[in-house]
Amino acid sequence: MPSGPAPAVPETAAAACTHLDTTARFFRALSDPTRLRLLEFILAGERTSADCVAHAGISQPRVSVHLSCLVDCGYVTARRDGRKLRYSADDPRVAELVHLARSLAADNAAALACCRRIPDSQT
Amino acid sequence: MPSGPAPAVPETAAAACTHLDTTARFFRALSDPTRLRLLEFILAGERTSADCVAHAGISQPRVSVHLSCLVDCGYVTARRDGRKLRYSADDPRVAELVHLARSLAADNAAALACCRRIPDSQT
DNA sequence: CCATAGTATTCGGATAGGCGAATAGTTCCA
DNA sequence: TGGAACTATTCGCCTATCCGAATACTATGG
Repeated sequence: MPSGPAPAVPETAAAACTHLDTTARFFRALSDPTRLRLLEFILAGERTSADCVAHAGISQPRVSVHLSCLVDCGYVTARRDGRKLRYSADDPRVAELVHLARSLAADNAAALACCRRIPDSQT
Repeated sequence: MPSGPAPAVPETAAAACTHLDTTARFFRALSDPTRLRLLEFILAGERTSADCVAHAGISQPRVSVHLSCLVDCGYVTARRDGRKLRYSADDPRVAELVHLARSLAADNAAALACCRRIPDSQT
């Protein structure tokens, strides 16, 4: 959809940028404790929204948003069953990703005061 | 280092919370395109800060903060060489994590408009 | 068809964290 | 030891995005 024929110096940088933005956004989905909690919950077995609401400890609307996010990012899939939606995480790569991250995070839990350089500005 | 003897109802919930918070914070480090860019750059080979500054396209102070974050989170290690610091990412799990995420993100790049529900409030 | 269970969206407020600019602090070579 | 090369911190501003509450939408069962 850009204008004109293939430019000589096309999306090289743009493509890299897009790839980075996409992957960063992908990681961002797991950078929130609530979403991570939901994903791990769903990884352990198919869950309904009600299950997730009970597990997450926040309101249904909030859970809905988080689940939508996980679906959009491809972490989980939604399946309608009667009037309920059931969520599952079938792609083995997702489980592996989470497992890997937990392993690495555990090894560095101590040092994971990461980015703690910032938060004394408000106080 | 906590005070007093082990409490009877200790970190059970806190531990779960901590695990999620830790892992989420771990993911958070990669949820920024600049840091992800730097990490992939370093994954490709040992780099100096100057290399990173040139590659990232932002100021040295900003790069310094991002690199510190990556170090704190355990993604990369810093080694002093003369007056320079050299950064490398040696843990194979890090490469695997990034590879996995890129693979998954690529598969869902289309749907990864994820969380796009939010940003029209300000505009 | 209608009522209801279930799901999604909007709104207002609060906070985390990114950026540039300026500056402070370190480490080595001459 | 002094100065240059490197690296890290502080400050002010701004956007993204989290939350709770209220509300709107939708699909299903009767």
